Amino acid sequence: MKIVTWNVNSIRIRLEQVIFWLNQSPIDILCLQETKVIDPEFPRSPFEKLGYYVYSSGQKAYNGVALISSEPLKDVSVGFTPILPNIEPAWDLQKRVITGVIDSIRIVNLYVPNGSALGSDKYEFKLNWLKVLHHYLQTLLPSQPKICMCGDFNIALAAEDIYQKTNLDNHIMASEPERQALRDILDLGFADAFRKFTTEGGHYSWWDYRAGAFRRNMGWRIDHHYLTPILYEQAKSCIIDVNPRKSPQPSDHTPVILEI
Amino acid sequence: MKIVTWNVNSIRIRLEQVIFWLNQSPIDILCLQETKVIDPEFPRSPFEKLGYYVYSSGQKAYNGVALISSEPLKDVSVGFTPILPNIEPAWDLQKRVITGVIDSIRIVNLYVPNGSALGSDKYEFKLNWLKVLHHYLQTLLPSQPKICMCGDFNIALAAEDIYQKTNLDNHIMASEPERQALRDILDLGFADAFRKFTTEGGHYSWWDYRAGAFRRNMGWRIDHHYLTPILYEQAKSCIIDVNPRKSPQPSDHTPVILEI
DNA sequence: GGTGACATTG
DNA sequence: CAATGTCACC
Repeated sequence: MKIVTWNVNSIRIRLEQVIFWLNQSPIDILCLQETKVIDPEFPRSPFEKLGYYVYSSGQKAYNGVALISSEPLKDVSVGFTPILPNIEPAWDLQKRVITGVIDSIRIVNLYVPNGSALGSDKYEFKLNWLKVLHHYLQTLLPSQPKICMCGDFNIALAAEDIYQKTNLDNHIMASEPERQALRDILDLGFADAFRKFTTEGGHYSWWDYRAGAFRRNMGWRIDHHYLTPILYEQAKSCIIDVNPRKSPQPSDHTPVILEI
Repeated sequence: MKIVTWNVNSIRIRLEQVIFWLNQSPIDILCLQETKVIDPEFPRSPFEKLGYYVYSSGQKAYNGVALISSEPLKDVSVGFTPILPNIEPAWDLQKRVITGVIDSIRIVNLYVPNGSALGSDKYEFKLNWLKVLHHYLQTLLPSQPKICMCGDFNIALAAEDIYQKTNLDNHIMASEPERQALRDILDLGFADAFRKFTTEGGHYSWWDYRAGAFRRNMGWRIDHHYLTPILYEQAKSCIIDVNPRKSPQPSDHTPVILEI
């Protein structure tokens, strides 16, 4: 089974590229982030014509996640509140979480807040959001041993996940508090699928649109598949497909393909 | 000598098209309207590399006029106030007038206000602006027998300048008050260069972006060259080049070329 | 309705 | 640098 995560930065703008990519790369589940479209306007039919099932949780202009699946998903839910009914409903105003079950594997597709700049309100929101996510997974895990949590985490955990550059400690996506918040989540029992197969640095999933970052390979690995032990054992490969980033009007992220 | 008028609807967006057109159509003066850029940001060098001299009077986002000339122009001025020092300076807040002299011919390049809708404040502004223009030309004429006044007039004077459609009297660009205001100006001693050569209708310089107006040739002739008698006598041709309107990302106007 | 400029976000 | 919404204009 192939599970892909891809922050498309607007599904409407990227639709043709995503369909083209799907035609060349048949997969089982495609986890999209930053769809930037409300559900009634999600372009379902291009996927449905290829035989895929579409589940989306979107909003106007920002955020938005979707699951594109070769088979109908079970137990689909969006946001934190279906699993954490007692939390503040405001946590689900931004559409960043969608989950569903295929072959007894729970896919959790996430678009983790970017956090803007250290010390900003958005940074605080990111850290608190990660605490809610911790709680969410803690609640899921007892009944759900097979979880594939993937998406755009907006966090690079290790130095080798970032192109060489000094003074990254105070950089968003690399600061200690957000890394620790993510490590706390992984400590619930998740492991990084990509690092099962590839230990060296220089493999990235995101390159800033600015400053010719892609051309100079100034990238970050911030799109991840985190697996519970059974799935981690079963993982066969985890590959970053750099090609879509080379397209004329690319997303700033490129797909990451897990095979289990 | 070839004098061209072209409302480009943003010189930055249309730059490539305009340079391409100039390369195929060597001309003496290009009068641009709706440049939509302040003078320091006007893309001078692409024109200067082709040997042209650039004179611009622009503002942020709206309006803006420019003269592109194969020879240096004399006596360049922008706005009404250099000729009419006693008028309210507010008349020059919108950048709609630029003039310069080549071969003892005064080029007056105009972007007449559109007027929005009959009875609106913008309509009143258009009528009053035309009165100021009348005064401006009256002041210029005694010392300047050769005037080529051209640009986007946002007025079609005759039925044959507009595609067939009923009830145009109350339509902006065709209403009697604005037509009369323009006729009053022409009565100072100007004649329509285009109508020296072409009497039949169906020749247009502007097509609305909406409703497939260009495809259906639902156009208007609102971009004009008005000449004083000596120049009118000398006029050799006046041609509308429809081709640029067929480009992928066209201006809604197409260039009109006068040869004298 | 079809453009373009601009402000905001990432 | 590349998205979106909002606005103004035609």
